[in-house]
Amino acid sequence: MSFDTPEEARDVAIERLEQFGLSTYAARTFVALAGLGTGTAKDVSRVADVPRTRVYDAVDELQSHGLVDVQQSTPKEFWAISAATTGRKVEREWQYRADELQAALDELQPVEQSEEQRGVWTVSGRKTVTERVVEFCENAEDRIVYMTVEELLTGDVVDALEAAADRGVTIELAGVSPDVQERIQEGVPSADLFESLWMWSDTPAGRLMMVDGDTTLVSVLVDGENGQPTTPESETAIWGSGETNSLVVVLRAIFTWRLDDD
Amino acid sequence: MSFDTPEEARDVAIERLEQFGLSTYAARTFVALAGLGTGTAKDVSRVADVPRTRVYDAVDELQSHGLVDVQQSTPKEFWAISAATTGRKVEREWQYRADELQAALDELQPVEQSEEQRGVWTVSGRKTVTERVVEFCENAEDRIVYMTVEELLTGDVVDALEAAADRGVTIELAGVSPDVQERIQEGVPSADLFESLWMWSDTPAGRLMMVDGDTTLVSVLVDGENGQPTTPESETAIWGSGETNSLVVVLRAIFTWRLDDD
DNA sequence: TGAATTTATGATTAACTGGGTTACTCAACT
DNA sequence: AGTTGAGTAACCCAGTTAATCATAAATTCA
Repeated sequence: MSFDTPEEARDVAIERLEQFGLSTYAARTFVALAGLGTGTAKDVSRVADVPRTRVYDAVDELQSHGLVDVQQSTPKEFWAISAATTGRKVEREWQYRADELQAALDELQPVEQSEEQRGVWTVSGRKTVTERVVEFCENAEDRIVYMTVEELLTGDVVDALEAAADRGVTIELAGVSPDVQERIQEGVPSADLFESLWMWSDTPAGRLMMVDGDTTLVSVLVDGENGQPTTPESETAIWGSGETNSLVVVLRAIFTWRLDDD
Repeated sequence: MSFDTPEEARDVAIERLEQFGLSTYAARTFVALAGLGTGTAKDVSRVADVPRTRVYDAVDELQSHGLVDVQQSTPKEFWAISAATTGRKVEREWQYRADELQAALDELQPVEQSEEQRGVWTVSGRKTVTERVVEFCENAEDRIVYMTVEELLTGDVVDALEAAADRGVTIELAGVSPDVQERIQEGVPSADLFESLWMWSDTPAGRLMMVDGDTTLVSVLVDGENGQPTTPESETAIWGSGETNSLVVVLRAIFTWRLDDD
């Protein structure tokens, strides 16, 4: 990780500190002190673009987080803890918060984790869709059928498929291009490859997956309605789960020739 | 980690999600959905205390973070990703932010990391003081002299001392009570123990440390001016660094009998 | 088919946090 | 004493966001 200019590093640091929960004055003050090592209110005010009279508030805030020590003299001088210490501190705090969030949500999670029978859910954004695909792979118990275009076959997906294969899940894959097939063969040797079922290449196709015959996901690469070029964010998917789920029923019908084939 | 009541878990989850960057409506909506699994705007509004008409905005926000999927029907139905997935997602995001912050601060860190010669810095709060102590231990190269009262001898400190000892740093320790000495002996076998130098027990003493003869820290347990009971947060310390630092000079004079003693 | 109810979206208002400024006190130095 | 600079505190203003209201779409039921 690196930054083009010192200004960029400065801005990123300020933004992250604000996300940590600091006021913008406090964030700017800390970054200024991090650069200076130590400094007075006047020094900070000059380089941090913080009104001098508010530097004291900002330092109070930083002090309460243990990020700055002060020298009781006139003028007061302020000292920022090192970058390494700050990083460790923030990382630990965030780790703690994440753990606590996880625990709290676990507590609240409804008992009945029954598969939804009805409903077709929509997801948009390539990253989000990939997350769903990976999640379904993780929950697969028997068989995954997966078709994809090349540009959507990222490492995440291959890894998830591989992990499923290792658990004994049957993987059946189809890709549009020989390239894709090759890459899959590499990542998931045990996968059973088959050719695409129908004209797939000239559609704005994305992926198509069926898990254990009761969960399915279909995605397309949409360009909006105005025909702008495909952006990484333009994938939209729908998915459904449950033996009698309508999307599942339809997709299973389409796949039947293949699923009953062995 | 666990929670006394479901309400507490709910509140904690909401708070953490807000810290993650969500609006309070979005946070409340997500927590409601996490409990429900799926639900309509009306459902959410009932259990989440969010105006029904605002649920849609909240869901938009959540959707953009990939935390919920929606069912395009009337009424719309919303589905929250699982607690486990949420936890992983948030954790990964925060980890990333922490790394980036660290990198940015490293970039900004001043070249001259010269030891400060003048200045006596103050730190307050037991946790913060402990951090300073640990930091000094980590930077120690030759010798650490450390005195402490029992209640401040936490695992962090013992670990840091042990790590320093393993690096070949000479450790000289003094505690007020036999108990403390015993525990130190356990944790840091190579430490050289000696008795307290002067009347220490009847003062509001905290800790006293000298590192490599050029960095020193003294703390006391203050009860405020009103005589309220000692809280965990009531420790105040001062520290200084540099051969000619005034605090160092004074403390070194006091310690001389011991430091020159071998 | 049409009235009534429910749902969704947009516009509007209110409250509050927080950034920015100003005024004032205290201390030191001229 | 007057001046300058440091530190403290109070105030004001604006942007954000929570909350309300109004309107349009749609579904239900008569």
